[in-house]
Amino acid sequence: MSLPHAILTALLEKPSSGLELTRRFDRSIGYFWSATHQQIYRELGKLEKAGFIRALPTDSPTRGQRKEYEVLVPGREELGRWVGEQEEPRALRDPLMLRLRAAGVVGVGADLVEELRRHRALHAARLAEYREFQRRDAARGHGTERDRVQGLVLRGGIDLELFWVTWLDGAIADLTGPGPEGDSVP
Amino acid sequence: MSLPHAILTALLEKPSSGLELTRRFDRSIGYFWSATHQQIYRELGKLEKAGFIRALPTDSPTRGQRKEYEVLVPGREELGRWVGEQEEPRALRDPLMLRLRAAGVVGVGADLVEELRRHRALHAARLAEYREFQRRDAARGHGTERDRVQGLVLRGGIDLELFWVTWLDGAIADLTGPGPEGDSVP
DNA sequence: TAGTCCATGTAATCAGTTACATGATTCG
DNA sequence: CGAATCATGTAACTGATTACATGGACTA
Repeated sequence: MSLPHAILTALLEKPSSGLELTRRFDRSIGYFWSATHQQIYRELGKLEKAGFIRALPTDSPTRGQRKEYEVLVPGREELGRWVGEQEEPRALRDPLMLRLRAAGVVGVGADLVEELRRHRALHAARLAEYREFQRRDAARGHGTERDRVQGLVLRGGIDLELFWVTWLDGAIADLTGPGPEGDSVP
Repeated sequence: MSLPHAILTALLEKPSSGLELTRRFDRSIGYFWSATHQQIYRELGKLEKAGFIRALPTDSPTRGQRKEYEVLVPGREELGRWVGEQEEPRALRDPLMLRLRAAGVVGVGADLVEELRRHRALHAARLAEYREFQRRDAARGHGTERDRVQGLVLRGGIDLELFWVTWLDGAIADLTGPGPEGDSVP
């Protein structure tokens, strides 16, 4: 049950409408908790009914009209409670590793190596993006706890992408270089 | 749609019953693709109906009686096809990072730091376990492609756990050491 | 006025989790 | 025989994804 708390966090950082939230879930927050607009609107409805957030009063009708939400006191309390909770680390689910392992029994093809290269490029791009965020953030101060914590999370993102790029480089080298395999890279 | 292919891979590596599969999904395979026994039995049923696997013939009744499955030719073909597929990297969903970011707005408490320490210990334990696998595998040869690929995946697991341990150490140091915070670590 | 974009939503489906049910075997 | 364990399954629910619907505002 993390999505509602992700939304509460986002709204505390800055009150927003559903679409703005969706965009923010494509950027910063989405880098470690993704969500689609359908999920977000549904969850906003639930959070409002629960009394955790409210739509800022407006005169216009509801549909097709921008609705800005802010967090109410019970919402902030709920988030504080949740932050103190324990939770087991997620069991990993990574299709690429699975694919590799499957290739171990049915044979590694050139298209799999191509797929590894593609992922390598995607992770490298994201890594560059994160480093750009970091560079930009370094300019502004990081005196508050909030800044320090966001810096920490960003570092986590960077190190994680670094892991992927490094590991994928190793995997590609291993599958194309030595051994009896001479396939791919024509 | 990775679970069926995870099962096909597992069954190709070694024909098994549902419960054996469940155990294997708690060990090696489960380290990058987890599944519960309910999922596995359900999926075995579907795979059998699709003609990808079959239960080894037996005389005894069905319920409460061990049923061993093996992969049929169409199943192996399907897996080969799937290995060649493209798929976007999964959008990350990590509650711990989210919790940290939430703590950035509602305040970092001692219990959160405790939770980081707990996760650090869990990841360190898994890291040690993986390294033990690696040590054991090194003894046996790794001549075949299958061995090489499994070694690759294991290295991925190790590097990933290493990332967590390192990052968590940094985070704990950052939150307890400098700055205006003096909480926790009594 | 037709098209495009902004914005909010509904419906159907699928994957994964939790809780529970049932039968067979073994061992004291 | 009763309890524990091995083994296979059902049912209900929750969370996430995909596809589609609706309406307002601007603009060529």
